[in-house]
Amino acid sequence: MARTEASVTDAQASSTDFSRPLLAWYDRHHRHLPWRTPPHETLVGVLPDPYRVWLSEIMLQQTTVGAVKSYFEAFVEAWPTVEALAAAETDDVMKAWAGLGYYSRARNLKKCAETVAAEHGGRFPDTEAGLKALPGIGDYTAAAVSAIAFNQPAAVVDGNIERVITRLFSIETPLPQAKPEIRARVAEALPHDRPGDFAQAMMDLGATICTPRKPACVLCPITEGCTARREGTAERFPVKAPKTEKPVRKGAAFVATRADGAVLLRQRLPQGLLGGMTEVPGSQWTARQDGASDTTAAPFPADWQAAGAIRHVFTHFALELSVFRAELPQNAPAGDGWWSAPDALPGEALPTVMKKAIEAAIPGATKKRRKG
DNA sequence: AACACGTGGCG
DNA sequence: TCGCCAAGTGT
Repeated sequence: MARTEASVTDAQASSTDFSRPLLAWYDRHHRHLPWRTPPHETLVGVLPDPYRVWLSEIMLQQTTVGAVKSYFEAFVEAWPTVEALAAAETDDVMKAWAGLGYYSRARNLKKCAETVAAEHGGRFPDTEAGLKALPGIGDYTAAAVSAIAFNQPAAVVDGNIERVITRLFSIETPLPQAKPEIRARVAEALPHDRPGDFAQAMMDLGATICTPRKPACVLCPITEGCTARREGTAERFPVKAPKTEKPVRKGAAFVATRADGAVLLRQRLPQGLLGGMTEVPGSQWTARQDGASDTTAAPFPADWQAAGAIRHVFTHFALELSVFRAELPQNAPAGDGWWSAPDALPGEALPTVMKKAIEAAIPGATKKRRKG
């Protein structure tokens, strides 16, 4: 049950309990999201579908709400339940995930669905420990699903909440060392009657008010007791260790086409960068300066014509790819790969870097066309 | 404990 | 144009 009047009043006077004004703000200003149950429903005990909460949390890892929405809708349309996802073809899941990035998330998503369906009777565990034992679910997601889908008193800490807390308490310790202290601050502020709404309120605050740059402190519901607001130093937090410079790697990509417009594709190895995704044949990606006119890595001899270059930035390196194109006979063999017809190409499990390479050689080839 | 792991938007 | 950054996890 909720706290007594007296304890709420006492808590609000303390800089360490900001949960009541935060929740009051959330009740009025929460974002409307496809996977979310609004506070007027959670307040009467209506909780969101754990499958949808879990799916959204996996998609939202290091990914913006705007990027996730259309993927989320497509996934729940194709696979409305965890059992449906468990029964899906992994290749179809990778195709549906293509473009979202961090592809190990999709592989683990599928494994997790299979485990929940086979070993948990299709129901997600409601505890942090039970959830964290599943593939692709770490500290954050275990706490978030437990709190949001099951209203368990879990201390949820994501990037938004790290920012809010380090500002509230002017925590000078750099991330990730500050993580334990942040977790402790969240745990002591956690309102046990509304843990799910509290987590989502903190994230909404971080996403819309307590933003990385130009925080809107004048609109913030918890400025009372915020030390960074008092000092005018909010934008300094969180303190982070300096990041290392990104190396540049170079390589070549080969877009082979047939007379009917089909493009030669192949599958990458299941592990590592872009693991299990689809690609056009290419060279290794190395730091070497050559490659601009180097077709020695071509999958077979052909009249390879330079078709431009593309640049793509990954998390820990930048890539410059020289793109070559050649027309092959209609009966040319596909080797380890396959010929993808023009109407199939947009639906392939092509990561963005590969779509860029193909677009450089054949403009428009990977774009989904509306049927007319 | 570091490092690998994608992508698109924003100032 | 370019660096920063977004609801992190696995190894």
